[in-house]
Amino acid sequence: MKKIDIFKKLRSSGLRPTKQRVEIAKFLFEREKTFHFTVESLDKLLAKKTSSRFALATIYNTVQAFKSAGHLSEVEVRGKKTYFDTNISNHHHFYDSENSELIDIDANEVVIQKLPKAPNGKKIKNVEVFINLKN
Amino acid sequence: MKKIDIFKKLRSSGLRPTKQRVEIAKFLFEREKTFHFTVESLDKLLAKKTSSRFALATIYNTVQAFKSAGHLSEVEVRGKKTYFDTNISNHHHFYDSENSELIDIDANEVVIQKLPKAPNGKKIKNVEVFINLKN
DNA sequence: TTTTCACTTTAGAATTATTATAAACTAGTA
DNA sequence: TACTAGTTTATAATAATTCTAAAGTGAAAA
Repeated sequence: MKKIDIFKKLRSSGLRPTKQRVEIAKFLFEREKTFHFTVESLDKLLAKKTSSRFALATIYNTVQAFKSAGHLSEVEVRGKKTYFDTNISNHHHFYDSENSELIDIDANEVVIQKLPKAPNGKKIKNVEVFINLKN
Repeated sequence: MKKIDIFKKLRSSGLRPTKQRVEIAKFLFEREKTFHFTVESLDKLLAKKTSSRFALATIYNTVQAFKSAGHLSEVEVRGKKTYFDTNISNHHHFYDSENSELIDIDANEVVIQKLPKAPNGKKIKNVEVFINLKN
């Protein structure tokens, strides 16, 4: 994804393309494969990769802004930290608790034959399949 | 579940049946339906129901002990708090984010037709289906 | 029984992840 | 160029959970 696209992406989601947002967006979205991270891991990676330094609060703000704009999704993982995913399509996850690693599963790799109906007055928003791994 | 059974349950899991463990166990397990809670909600409920008072740390300890002994399971819920479930059988969940409510889904209410195979060297421990609800 | 001691409980301090605050800064426009 | 609303920053505040160390207790042994 080129610089101009990052700008468009931010603009079109109502996010002013500040220096920090652009740098973080480039780091997150200019890559081939999708990417899982926590704020903490992102902070460390950014520290290595880029020359500029970011306040932790900025990383929190920026990640939340990207999430609200639909550029990131949040993944359901047991534990204290919040995991994010640059893969925003409907998909599922393996979780390897050995090394706290998330692995994407394409939506069409999982076929559900039977599902209960939602409780009265409620509708199903989405279905997440989470496969815990062991060795 | 009678008092004697609670004692057995604790003993057989290597948990010394102390006053606190027995009271909490009675509250959690001597009921018809299974039950979801967080440490915070459990603390409030215990405050209402029982005369004795428990240190928060004791509730954390006790719940963790029950979990390690397999008497409670932990539920995958996005957010800060940890949810527990007295239903330890293999099952799934609806989650209603409106009121942070978890609803159990019996294992046989969900049939999965196709599942990816685990990454190299790994095995599938279990599959959790999480259905997010909306109004 | 009484003694003993490892396991528990407790209150409060410490830690961890995250959010709030308020002052300094900056992008975009007038 | 100057203004303004939105942003970044460092730091404080909060929330959930874990740690600590002292006091208490279950149950095995004497």
